[in-house]
This record gives sequence, structure tokens and C-alpha cells, in this order.
Amino acid sequence: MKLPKHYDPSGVEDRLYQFWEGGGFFDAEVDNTVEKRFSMVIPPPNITSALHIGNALQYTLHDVIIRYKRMDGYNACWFPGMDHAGIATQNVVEKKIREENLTRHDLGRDEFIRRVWKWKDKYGGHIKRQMKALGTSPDWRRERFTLDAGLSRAVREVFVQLYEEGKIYRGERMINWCPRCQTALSDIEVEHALEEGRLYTILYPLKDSTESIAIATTRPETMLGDTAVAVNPDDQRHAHLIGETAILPLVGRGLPIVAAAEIDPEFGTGILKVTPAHDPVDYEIGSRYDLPAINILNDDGTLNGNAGPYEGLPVAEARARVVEDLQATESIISVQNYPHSIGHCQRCNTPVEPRLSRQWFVSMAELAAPAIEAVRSDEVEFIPGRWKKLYFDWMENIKDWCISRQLWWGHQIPVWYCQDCGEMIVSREPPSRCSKCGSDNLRQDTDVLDTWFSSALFPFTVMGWPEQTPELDYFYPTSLLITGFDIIFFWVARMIMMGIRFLGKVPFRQVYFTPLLEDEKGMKMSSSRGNIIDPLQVKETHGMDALRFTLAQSSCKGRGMRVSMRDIDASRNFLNKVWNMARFVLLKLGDERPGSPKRGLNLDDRFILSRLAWTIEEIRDNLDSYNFNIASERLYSFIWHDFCDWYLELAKVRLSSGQDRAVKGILYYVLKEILKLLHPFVPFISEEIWQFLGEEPVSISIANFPSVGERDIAAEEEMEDFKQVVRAVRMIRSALRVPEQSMVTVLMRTERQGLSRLVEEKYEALCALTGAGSVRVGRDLSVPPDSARQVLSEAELFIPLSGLIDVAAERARLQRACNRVEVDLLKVKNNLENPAFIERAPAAVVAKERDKQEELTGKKERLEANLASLGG
RNA sequence: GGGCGAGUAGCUCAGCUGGAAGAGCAUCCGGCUUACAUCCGGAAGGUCACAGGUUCAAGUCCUGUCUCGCCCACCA
Repeated sequence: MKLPKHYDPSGVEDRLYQFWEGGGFFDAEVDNTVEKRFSMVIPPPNITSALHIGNALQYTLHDVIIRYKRMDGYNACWFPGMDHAGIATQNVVEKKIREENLTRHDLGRDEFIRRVWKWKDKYGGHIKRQMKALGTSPDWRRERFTLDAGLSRAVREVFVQLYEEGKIYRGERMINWCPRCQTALSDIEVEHALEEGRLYTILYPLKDSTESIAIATTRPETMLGDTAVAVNPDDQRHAHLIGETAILPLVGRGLPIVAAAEIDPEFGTGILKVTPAHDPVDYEIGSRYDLPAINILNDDGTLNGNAGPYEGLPVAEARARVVEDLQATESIISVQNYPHSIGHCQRCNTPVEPRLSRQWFVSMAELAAPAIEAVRSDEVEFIPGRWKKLYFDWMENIKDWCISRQLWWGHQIPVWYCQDCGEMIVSREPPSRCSKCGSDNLRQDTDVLDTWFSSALFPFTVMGWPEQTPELDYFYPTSLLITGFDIIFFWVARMIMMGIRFLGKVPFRQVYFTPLLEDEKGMKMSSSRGNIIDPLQVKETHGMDALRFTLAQSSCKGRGMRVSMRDIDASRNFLNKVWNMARFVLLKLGDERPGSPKRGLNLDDRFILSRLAWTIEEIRDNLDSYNFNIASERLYSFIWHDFCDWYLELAKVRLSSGQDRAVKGILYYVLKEILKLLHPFVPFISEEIWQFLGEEPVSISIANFPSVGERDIAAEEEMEDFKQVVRAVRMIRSALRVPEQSMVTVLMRTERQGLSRLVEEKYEALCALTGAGSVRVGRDLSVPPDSARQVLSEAELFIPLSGLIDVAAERARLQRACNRVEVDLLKVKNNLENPAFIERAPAAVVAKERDKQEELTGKKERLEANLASLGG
């Protein structure tokens, strides 16, 4: 059986995935006899998700690491799962039933939830199939869903415990309300964006006076909820107003004028209208002075009965009408354009309304303290470390977390209210009767919990908590979390807090934050911008390995990484190279499967083994430190430039002369090592080739990851010399347009023993790799006067030219080379003529500088002589 | 208003603890050389954003400045 000429991923990938899954190669068992253990939990994708390039990146990096660890002898487990994604999923299903002209209210809660589950079974979890297409290797048997029975039980357990210790409470607070989703949101679910708005300055008359005060606002309609006016007590212009009463235009309500230090006298007129029910600052002031809070909004964002004649209008319309009416009474003295920041719902981008509302909250400060310490002490290590600062800034000023959502899809809050006596019962399981009055007329709180509440528990609930499972003993804390920095507050911080609180241990030892994906112009990739790369399409055209390799190779430590189709083309080309390299080796091997030779190694062998050793070391180091880009670059350049460009080309010569026995063994050995190194990055193609080899183990996914060998620096340096000779001959031939067919004699004059010996030893290879017909080496060669000359570090090459060369071009080239050398020489001279340098620089550096000077001087002389010989 | 990150070849980026500017793509020239034209060989291309400073020595360390990107913040 021979490898086909081109690697065709389609067909291969799916077949291999089935082979892996069927063979249980990704499964991990608790095994206390194995000390080396490694675990990760997936950032659970939403059930509504389709695989986009962003999660393709994250899952690829997960998979590189987990496969590497698995091969490296770790009992490595990757726990998969999915998130019920409260708002997102509910929105999708609501949209769907809208096609039947139904709202969720038409269906009722139970029926609606039944529909969502139905939807989940039918359409949800595409992403799981897509993760398989990507080649990811979690232990699928351990998959959990945040809303399944076990995790729901854990959620109730956590809720009740936090409630019992007073960390969860219910209260009326200023929250963010999305009028479209009709639910409360937490502060971090609000995204601020600068929008063009207007600043209106409105006159409020003073009671018992003919005077008015001017107040600036961007939201005139909220005046309907005004219950006071405030000024800064230190503001000389306005302090005298404190204690007086202003009259609210259009409404006529009297507003006490109070003092508030938070008012910036520089802004607007320095006077603030106070609307306690619809602004966080106003709420503060309101509660200080015990002012009434008048809510003017319905849940859907229209104005309510408190707005009098404006009742029923949406906010925007109400604003226009209020402005109109104010203008009619000439109460508006100025309107100016004023761009300002407006909060929007993260899910539906509707402007949110700050609003006073009765909700459930988690008190965070106490939970945060040990979580801050855990990161400060590197018990949880952040990589890159700069994200620590962001974490600390947020955690040290953490606000209470609004966890109740007025949705139906989610974990319903485990609180019941007695309809008879009003008692509130917080319980893990539904109570049958009221603990106070014994009534069975109980009703559960209708709200559900923020989706992130259950996500925060995922690292331990995925292992079966609150049961004391062997998995928790063995795999918790997990070793590593890989995620995006955009969910550092939503998820990472909360997991750390909950892990410490409920398990007494941090949930993970390290967090690697991936960069965010950008297109080739540096724009954030998003479907709305239309600049995304669709992984499934790439699978069709290039294969998933090409995508995986590109993503790993682009994953730098910056904030963003740019990826374009060109990069994926380049990866595809690389994999084609790998394929053909394997094809070549197998072609030469036939049915042989030689062992790796220990004796009879020549320079080429020693060179490639040494480069391999270095490459393995680099890959291990860089994977261990999550420098995926460097690891992939090292692998790429070893395979392509060390192995294919040099070792294989040299091997051809040796194989054709039929003299070398070691070469086949080395070819085969290095091929296998390369496949193993490749496997974490490009599992499909490496497995496919491995299967052709018929090697043990049956899957490369459980082969041993290569271990670091000894380097042979001398061999690498000697080979470097040889490469330089080859390159010099090629260059001079190319520059002078010596046709490929015409055999030339290269004369090499060198003082250096090593070089001439090398040329003699590798004479055949030198001719083969350069197209030279013959090479003569010696100190005193007689060089024909019309020779073209190439200067090597310690030698000169001549090609006798009987025919024509482009003298002018060659002279220009030499002149440029000469200039470059002169610049370098000048720098060296400056150093050496500087007494301070001689005195203070380390001796080794000074010696090196002297060597450099000698070398450059020689080079310069030769170049000049050469130039002269061209008649320059 | 604070904070973070980036500015190195036409493009995307390496360059770790300071000691002769690197790679890949793109470009140009030459090649179907017994695995690969998704390839091979060669070349060209850089005041390392700017200005100071520390040092014998600065993409590399320090201080400013500019440009871009992204977070956070209750100036209504």
C-alpha cells in the first residue's frame, strides 16, 4: 500500500475520529496508582452555539495540551459539557414560536420549557458534532449539561448554603433592566457604547419666588419621576438654595432642594434633578434623604401610570413629547448635542434602563477576599500575568451580584412563599407545607438564576459534586483553564470564588488566556461584521488540521491575533509537505521497518538527531509555557528546513550510492518522532500516516511523546559550515545565471582545514546539491582571471567563466556586499578603539569583537580584490 | 477620567534575563532536479513610531510624546 500523492483530508478525518472514539482513546479513569495527572474543564459552549473561529481556537489549544499530556504519560482528562445559556436560548426558542404567532405567555411556563427542551434535543448541541469535526479529544462519557438533574441539585445546594450564611439576600436595589428581554441584568451584562445624544437645560421654577433654576439632563422624560433637586454644598453659586423647594414643570410637584457632595459643579449648571427610581446616583441621594422613589416604567420599557398623560408611551416617544411640552411653556433654555455613553443589553443590544427593583443578590466581598489572595499568591497562576491587574481591580471593588432573572429557562430559584401566611421558605427540595403555618398553599419564586451562577460551579459539578466522588479527589483542582479574557469576570473570577468556598480549594492551578481573533485588518471577528472564517467551510476546503495548525501558530501572547485564509493556505501547504516527506521515506523503505541505528552515524545523521533533540526540547518548553506559536514554528522549521531541505536531500545522495546503512534507520526514526510531535497539533494527518506505518501502539494518540535527547553542537556547527559552502555555490551560480545543465568547476581556496576536509568528505553531496560538475579545494589553486568569486566567511569560491556574465550587475552586488561589511566593521572598530569598552565589557565579548574584526577585514579585502578583478 | 496592550521588511508577527536585525506570506529572478509546482534554488527589502536618559554596549531597561486598539468609570 502506498500513500496517495496528495493528502485529501475529507473522508480521512471523520473515519479517524470514529476510530478514536470507538477505541476509547480519550477516556480517562480515576487511577490512584498513577501520580501524573492532568485535568481541564471545557468552557462549556452554549447549546445554541455553532462552532465559530473563536471557540475553534480555544478548543484547538485545549486539544493540543490534552493530547500532549496524554502522550506524555499523564492520566489526562478533559471534562466536556454544555451551558443552558438562559437568555440566549430563551430568545432563540421565543423567536421560533413567534413563527407560529405565539408568545411564551400563550404557551405558559411549563409548556414553554417543554418546548425549549425539545428544541435542545433536536437542534441544540450542534457544536458537539462540530467539536468532533475539529478533532477534539474530551472524555465524552463525562459530558454534563448545566441544567441536568445533578447540576441543578448542586445549584440548589449552593443557593441554600449561601442563603443560610446570609450571603444571598433579596432586596430592592437599583438594577439594570432590559425592556426587550424583560429581565434584570447584572452590571457586567451591560455594555456601554458612546452614542450621540442631547443635553437639555430645563428651567425649574422656585416655589415662593419668581426665579427659576436651570438643570441639565440627557433624559428629560425621567423628570416625571423626580422627587428632589440637589446641589453641591460647596458650590458658592447654589449653596443658598438648599432647603428651598423647586416646582417640577409639567407636573407641579414640589421638590426639596438638598445637598449632595457627589455633584460636579463643573458639569451642566451644577444642579441635579434627582430621580431615585431610575439612576444609581440619584438613588443614593434619595435614600440619604428618605425621598420617595417613583418608578415611571413598565417592564416593557413603556411609561406607567406614574407618568400621567405620558402613560403607555415608549421611552423615546415620551422623551420627544416631554421636550415638546416643555418647549411650549418655554421651559427649555438650551439643547446641545452631547455624545455620551449608554448601556446596552449584552444579548440583544437594547438600551437598558436603570431601575429600582426587588431582586436576589449575592453579597460578594467576603467571597472575593480569599479569591484575590489565591491569585496574588499564584495559587492560581494567570498566564499572561498582566491579566492579574484587571482581576484585582474588579475584585477589590466588587459589587453585589444580581442573580435573579425574570426568565423561564434556567434554574428556578429554590424559594417558596406561603400564600397564606407569607412565610418565605428556602429549601433544597420543594417543601410540602409551610414551616410556619403548615399550609400547603405554597408557590415557588418565579425567577430563575443568572446562567453564570451554574457556570461558576462547573469545575466541581462536572465531577459530580455535591456527591463526594472519586473524580473530585483525583482530578480536582484541575490543572489548567483555557479561556478568553473577555469572561474573566463572568466566569473565571466566579469559579475561583465558588471553588474556594465550596471545595476549600481553587478550581484550577493555571489559567491561560487566549488572544481574541481578528481578521487581517485587525478588526474583531464577528458574524455581524461578516469577517469570520467558518471552520466547517475550512474543513471542506483545507481540512481541520490546517485550521488547527494555523490557530496554534497564530496564538501569540498579545491581546489579539490575526488570521486570514492565506495563513490557512500556508498550513495546508505545510501539511502537504509533511505528507510527501512521509511518502518519500516510505518509498525508500519499501517493506523495511528498520530500527534506529546506534552505530555508523555520519555527520548528516548526527546533525539531524541533534536538531531533533533541540526541537523536542523547544516544543516541550513552549507547550509547557503555552507559547503555542513558538512551539509550532519550531516544529514547522525543523520538518521543512532541517529535515526536508537538508537531511532528505543528503539522504538521496547516500541512498543512491547504496553505501549507507544507517540512513534508512534514521529516516524512519525521525519520521516517527516527527509524527508524534505533530500529533497534538494536527491529529488527523499524523494518525493517518501512523496507520500506514503499521506501528505500535495502534493509535499514535497514545504513543509516547518524544523525550529530549542529547545535542551534538559540533555536528550542527559542522553542518552549518557545509550548508554555507553549498549556499555560496548556489548563490554565485544563480547570480551569474550559470545554466543548470552546464557543469562547472568550483574552485575553493581556503585557509581553514576543517572546510577543505568537509568538502572532500561530502564531495558527492556538494556536487549534487549545487549542480557543480567538480570542486577543487586547496590553498594555492591557480584561479583563471575571468573567474566570478564568492566570499565565504573563511574561504573563497571561484567559478571560471568562459562565457558571458552580467559584469555590471555582479559589480553592483559586490559593491553592496562591500558596503554592508564596511558598516559592520566600523561598529566593531568603534568598540575596539574605545578604552571603556576594553575595560568594562566582559573578556569574552571583547575577544569575540576582535575575531569579528579580523573576519570582517579579511572579507572586505577579498571583496575589494574581487571588485578590482571585475575591472571596477 | 483611569487602566491595559500594540507600533520591527509591502503584510502577519518572532526577537526570553541588554552584546553582529529574524521567520512565514507577498514581490522579483531561475528551475517540472529520481517525495512534494500545495514544490525547489536564489535575490531584493529595515533610522526596530518619535524625543531624551541609563550603559563600554539599547528593538531589548527608564522617562516623556504621538498613533492605533481594547477594557473599566454614577459628569446627570
